Amino acid sequence: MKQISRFSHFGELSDKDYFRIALSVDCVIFGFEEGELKVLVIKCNIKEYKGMWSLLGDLVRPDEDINSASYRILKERTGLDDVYLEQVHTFGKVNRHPAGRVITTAYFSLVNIKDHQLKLSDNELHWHPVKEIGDMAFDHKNILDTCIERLREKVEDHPVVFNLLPKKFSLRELQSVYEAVLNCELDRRNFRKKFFMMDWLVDLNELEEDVPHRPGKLYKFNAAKFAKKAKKIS
Amino acid sequence: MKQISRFSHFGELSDKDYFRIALSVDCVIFGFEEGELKVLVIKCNIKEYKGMWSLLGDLVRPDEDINSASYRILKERTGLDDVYLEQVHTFGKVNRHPAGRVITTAYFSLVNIKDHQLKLSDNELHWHPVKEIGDMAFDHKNILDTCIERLREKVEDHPVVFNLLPKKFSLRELQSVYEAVLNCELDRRNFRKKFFMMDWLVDLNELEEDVPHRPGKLYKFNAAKFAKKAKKIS
DNA sequence: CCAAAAGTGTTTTCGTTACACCCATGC
DNA sequence: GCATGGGTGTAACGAAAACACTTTTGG
Repeated sequence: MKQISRFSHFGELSDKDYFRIALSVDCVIFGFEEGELKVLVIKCNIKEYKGMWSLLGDLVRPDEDINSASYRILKERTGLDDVYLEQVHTFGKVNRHPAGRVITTAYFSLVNIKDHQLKLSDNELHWHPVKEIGDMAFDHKNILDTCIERLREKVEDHPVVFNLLPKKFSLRELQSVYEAVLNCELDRRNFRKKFFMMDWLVDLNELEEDVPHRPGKLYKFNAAKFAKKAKKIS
Repeated sequence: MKQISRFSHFGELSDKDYFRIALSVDCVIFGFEEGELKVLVIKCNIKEYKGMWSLLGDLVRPDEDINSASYRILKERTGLDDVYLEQVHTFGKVNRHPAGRVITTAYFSLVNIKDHQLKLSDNELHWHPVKEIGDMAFDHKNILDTCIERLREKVEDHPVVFNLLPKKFSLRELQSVYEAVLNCELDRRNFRKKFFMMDWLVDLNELEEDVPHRPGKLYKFNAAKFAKKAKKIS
């Protein structure tokens, strides 16, 4: 690493004092299951927060972009590498981590739970309903809340919830994801109207199977149409 | 600093390798002058970007919150400590800084240019029109663009532009700030209607002075009213 | 009296909300 | 045939956009 003496504008600290901070990335990985929004958490094993839930994170390596670090964590934990991921906020309180000065950048991610197998055996990885999560280790509850809020803002005008669903889905499933994310009930007729107007969906001319009632049509998300539309606005 | 060995889940790196990253804060300080949105920049003096404009930033100290670091920078550069400041994004590309691995968290701030005196003499601090800024040092143009975009989203439903104006202002000035920030023209009648409806303003029963035309009424921002309203919604 | 900006209302348009009935399928 | 959710249309409302003339002051 090169000299960095030009940083120390204010004199009191030597350069190496500035390199006493570690940077981590924490991923809030959202999934959708049984009509609920869930988040992937793991039992914390450091003594100060023993047994509490914590987010999935790791230190950023010296030769690694922070964005790459967040993809790495996702890949390591879920096996997925083609996922939606968005940086949300950086948390930098001095004492947020008992092991030292660690600043963390939070990302949220949206995955389809059924797309992958967790390595549930070798650690206590767990999909936890967002509504029922209480205290968490470190400042992770705060991070989670910040990410949920950001997710809610995001889904209002960006087609991201599709990442929580399988490739083919019914309108009922789609609405149910929105209701879980926004924590509210939506009018079925208005919901359908809105989505057809948006032109984000492609009718697959297929029907649901194995449902104990009239099967609904299946759709997929039309990324191409959305890209065209987004362009138009700007 | 305590032991941090519990971080190294993946074995290849020793703990001290993780503390090879420095963290900085960069402030995009916006002001409003002569009908234009301006940003406070300084001539860069590191050799790779000699003479180019850069944002105001500094390394975060080991015992300093990142939010405190951003307030410190503002205070040092503008003398102001009661300002609007908001974290925007963290930029973490490996080679973004030629002097080493430096990850930076960007903040934007809104100040009233006339509220303070820059120390313009002892360095090349400068209010630059946002529209006319070209290349900048490091990835600072990218950071600036990201912050402008965030600012535009923010002003759409939060009363933050008041921070760019003096305590007392006319509706014409207020509209002019919005037009500068959003880079568009607004209809005067609809603009007035909207603001009176919002109930963010207090009529001071005073008039502009020294204007070569009919003087407009002066208003101030009513923070109390806004707080009450924001509460109501939630 | 002329220039320049302040101040003021109404109409139209469009997107959002609210709301109720028939239809297709599984059992 | 009945239970369950699928599928559809319309009216009311409210927010935003478009738009022009009169008033006040300084010079």
